[in-house]
Amino acid sequence: MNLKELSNHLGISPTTVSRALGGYPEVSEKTRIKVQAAAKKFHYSANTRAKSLATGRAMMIGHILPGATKDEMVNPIFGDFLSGASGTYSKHGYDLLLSQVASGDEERAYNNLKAKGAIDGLIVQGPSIDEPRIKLLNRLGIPFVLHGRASEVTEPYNWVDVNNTHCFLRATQFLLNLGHRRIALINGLQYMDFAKRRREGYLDALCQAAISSQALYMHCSQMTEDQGYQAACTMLELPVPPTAFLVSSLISAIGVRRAISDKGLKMGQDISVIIHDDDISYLRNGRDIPIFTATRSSVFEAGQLCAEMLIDVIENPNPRGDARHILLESQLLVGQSTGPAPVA
Amino acid sequence: MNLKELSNHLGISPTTVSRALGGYPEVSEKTRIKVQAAAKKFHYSANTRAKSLATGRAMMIGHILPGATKDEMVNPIFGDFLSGASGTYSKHGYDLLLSQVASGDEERAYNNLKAKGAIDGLIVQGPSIDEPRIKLLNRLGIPFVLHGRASEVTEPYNWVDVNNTHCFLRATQFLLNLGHRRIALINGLQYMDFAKRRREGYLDALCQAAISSQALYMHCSQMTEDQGYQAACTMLELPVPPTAFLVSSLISAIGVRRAISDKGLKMGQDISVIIHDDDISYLRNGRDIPIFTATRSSVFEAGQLCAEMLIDVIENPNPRGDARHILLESQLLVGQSTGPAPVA
DNA sequence: AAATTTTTCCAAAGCGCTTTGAATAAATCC
DNA sequence: GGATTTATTCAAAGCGCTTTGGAAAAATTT
Repeated sequence: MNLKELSNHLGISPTTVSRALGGYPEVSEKTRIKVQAAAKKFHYSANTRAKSLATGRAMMIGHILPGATKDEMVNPIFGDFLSGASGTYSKHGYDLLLSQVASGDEERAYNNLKAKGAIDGLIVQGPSIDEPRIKLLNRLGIPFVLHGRASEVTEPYNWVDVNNTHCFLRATQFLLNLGHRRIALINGLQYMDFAKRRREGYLDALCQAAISSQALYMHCSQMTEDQGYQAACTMLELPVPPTAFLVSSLISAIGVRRAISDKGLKMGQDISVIIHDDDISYLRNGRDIPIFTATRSSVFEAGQLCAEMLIDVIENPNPRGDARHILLESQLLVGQSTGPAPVA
Repeated sequence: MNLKELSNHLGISPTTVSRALGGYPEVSEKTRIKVQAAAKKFHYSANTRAKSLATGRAMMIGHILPGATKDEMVNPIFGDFLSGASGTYSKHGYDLLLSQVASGDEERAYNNLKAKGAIDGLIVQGPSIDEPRIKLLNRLGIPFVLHGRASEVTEPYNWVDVNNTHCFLRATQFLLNLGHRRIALINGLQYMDFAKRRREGYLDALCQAAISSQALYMHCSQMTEDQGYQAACTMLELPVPPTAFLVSSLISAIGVRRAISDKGLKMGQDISVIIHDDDISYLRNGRDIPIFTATRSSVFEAGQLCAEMLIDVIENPNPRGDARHILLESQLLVGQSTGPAPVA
C-alpha cells in the first residue's frame, strides 16, 4: 500500500493524505482522523526512500564499525554503546546505518557516505590523541559527534567524554589513602586519547603525593584478558613488585586477577586492584557489591548522549558554529578488590 | 555532484552516464572510460535513496538489536557477528541497518520495516526453542536468515547454526575419557535453542556412558560472570561436588574459574573446565595455548555465512521455496583447564 | 447580499536515479 | 550504392513521496 493507493481508496488527494499524516495544520480534524484510521488499518507507512528523496533528509545516522579483518578487535563496549544510541534514534525517527570502514580507507569511505546521501550525520568512536578523522569530517562538512576527545586536535568538534583524568586521579588517590606507594598502571594502547588522559591523572596523583613514577609500573596494550595477565605477571615478578594495580578495563582486570591468583596471592588483601568500569551489560562488575573497586561510567548512557547531541546538531545546526561538549564524571565505587597496603 | 550535473559536464545524456557506470553493454568503451574518469574526479556516487527508489531494491540488510532497556543484556557475541556480516555486505554493495525492536513489539516493527521499504532482508539472532519470529517473518514475506535454529518450529526457514549437540557430546566424552564421572553443566537460558541442544549433547554422552544425570549438576541462566560464579560456588558446596564443569560461555567460565580459585582449588588439576568458545575478538581464550579447553566456533565466520546466505536468498530467490541450511562443526581444542579426574 | 478573509483541499512540479522505447550513427550485407 | 543490421545514444516516463502555488468552499465581515 502506497500513498497513491491509500488516497485513491479514501477519495482524497495524495497531498492531503500526506499532510494529514505529517501533522500539518492545513487539514481539517475530521479528514485527519479519517486518514489516520485508514493508514493504521492498511499498515501504511511512508516509503523511507521516497520520503528521503523528497525531503533531502536521510533520517539515518552512521556508525563506523572497526574490525574489517578477523584480527582487528571489536571494542567490547561497542554493543552497549550502540544499544544506547539506537534507542535514542528510534525515539526521534532516525535509523542507524552501520558501516565497516577499513582503516586507511576512511577518506574515500566518508566521502562516499556523503555523496550517496546515505546519512545525515556520523558518530566517531575510539579517538587517538591526534585523531585525523576530525579534520577529515570537518572538511567534508559531515555533522558528527566524537565519543571521546583528541588532546592534540585544536579545531572545534562536538564530543561526549568521560573525565578520564579525574577518574584516574581519584582512583590513584584512593589507593594512596589506603597506604599504597607502589601503584602500577595497566592501561590501553598508548596512542589512544583516553589512555593518555588516564595516565595523566595517575601521574598527577603520584606527583601530588611526591611519589616518583616508574616506567616498570606502567603498561600499555590492547585491553585483553591475556595482556592484563601478562602485564601483571611481569610486574609481580619484579624485585620490588607493586602492591596495587590500576587497570583500564574490566577485561584486562580479569587477567590481572588470574595473575594474582596464580601467584598464590589474594586480591583485596595482598594486592589491591581498581578498574575503570564501562558498565557493560554482559560484563557486570559483580551483582550487589562490586568485585572490583571501580570508577564507573555507563557506556550505554554515553551512547544515548552522543545520539542526542548528534540529532541536535543535525536538526539545529548552530549558526555560530561553535561545538557542543559533554564531560561526564564517573562514580568511584568501592568493591572487594581493594584494601590497605600490606605492611612491608 | 549528481547525475544530471555530471552528464551536463560531460555533454552526455544522463541515461548514458548511468549505463556507463552501471556496467551496461549498450555503451562504447570510449565513453565508458571517459565517464568513469569524470565520476572519479568529481567523487560522484549515485544517491542511494534515488537509486533505491528507482530500482525498488533497498540494498540494505536489517539486524535487530536486543536490549531496548538498560537492563536487557546485549549479547557479547553481537559485535563480532556484526563485524563478520558487515564485511560481507560491503563486498556485495549492501549496507546494514541496525534497528532496535522492543520485545513484544516485533510484529509492528517488522511490518513497519517492510512497509517503509527500508530493507531487503533481515538477520534474526538468538532464537528460542519455539522462536515466534520465524512464523511472523514468513507470513510477512520478508527474506531472513536465522542465526541458530528453533527445534520446535516445523515450517521452513534459512539458518546457519553450530552443531551444538555434537559439540557438547564430544566435550562431555572428552571429560569422561579423562575419568570424570561427576560432570556439571552450566548452560544458558533454558528456553534458548542452543541451550537445549547443548543439554541434549551432554545428556546423550552421559547416557552412552551409562551415567545417570543429576538435576543438581545442571544450571541454566544468563551467561554472565556472576551467574557462572554463583552456580559453580553452589555446586562446589554440594556434599558430592562435580569434578568437572561444562560451561556454555567463556564469560560464565571466568566466573567458574573465580569460584574454583576462591575455594582454594586448582583448575585443570582439582577441577576440570571445558567451555564453548565463540572466538570473540576481545575475549580470546588465551594466546597460544588456550586457557580453557574448548569447543571453538567463530561467531565472526557465522556472521559472514549468514550474510552470504541472506544475500543469496535475496538475489536468487529459490522458486521451489526450499530453505537453505549450514551446520557448522566446531573444533575441540585442548587447553590448560582439563586434566584427569582426581582419584577420590 | 456582496465582499473579504480564512479554511480546506488539490494539481503539478520536483527530489535523483533507472529503464523503456525510439532515434541516430556506424557497420554490414546483397 | 541502397537496404538491412547493429552499435550508440537520448528523451521521457516513472519510482513514492513532499511541497509550492492556486483554487474552491466555508466562514466572516461590511
